Amino acid sequence: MPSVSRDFAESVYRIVCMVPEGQVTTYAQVGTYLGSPRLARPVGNALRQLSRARARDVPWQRVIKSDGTVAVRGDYTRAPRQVRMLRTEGVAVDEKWRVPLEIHGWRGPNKVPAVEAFPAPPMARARAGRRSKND
DNA sequence: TTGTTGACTCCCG
DNA sequence: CCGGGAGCCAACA
Repeated sequence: MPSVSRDFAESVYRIVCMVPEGQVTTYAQVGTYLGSPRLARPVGNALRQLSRARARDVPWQRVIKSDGTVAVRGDYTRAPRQVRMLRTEGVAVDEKWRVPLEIHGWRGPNKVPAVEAFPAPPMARARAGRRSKND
């Protein structure tokens, strides 16, 4: 049962809380703010650990995959709900659960004072999970 | 220490 | 555009 430390989870929630309504970010982007886009998996695990109570304060639905689609792996009940929630906040989600990041992608905590606490640039997605099979 | 697992991401065919 | 596979990370058994 994979999990992440409470500390890590809290830092994830802190960043996710900065994403404004009507916009979305990606697991890799959140990971980037925490140090590396390769933290995408742990970021997902942190959100998975969100307690029901805590979920009321953390806009978890605004975090989607780097390819612009809503994550569904392993949970076919959360995803549909996430899509509904996003649409409710004005995010365009098509029938294939794809969101146009060019339009709704979060540009980063640009107007948040604490922005200086996060070194990595917004869309600076350094390659993650790369490396070819026969490299 | 090794193996597993998961709200991930990339590369390739 | 669509799978299939292989890296990657952290936490646990």
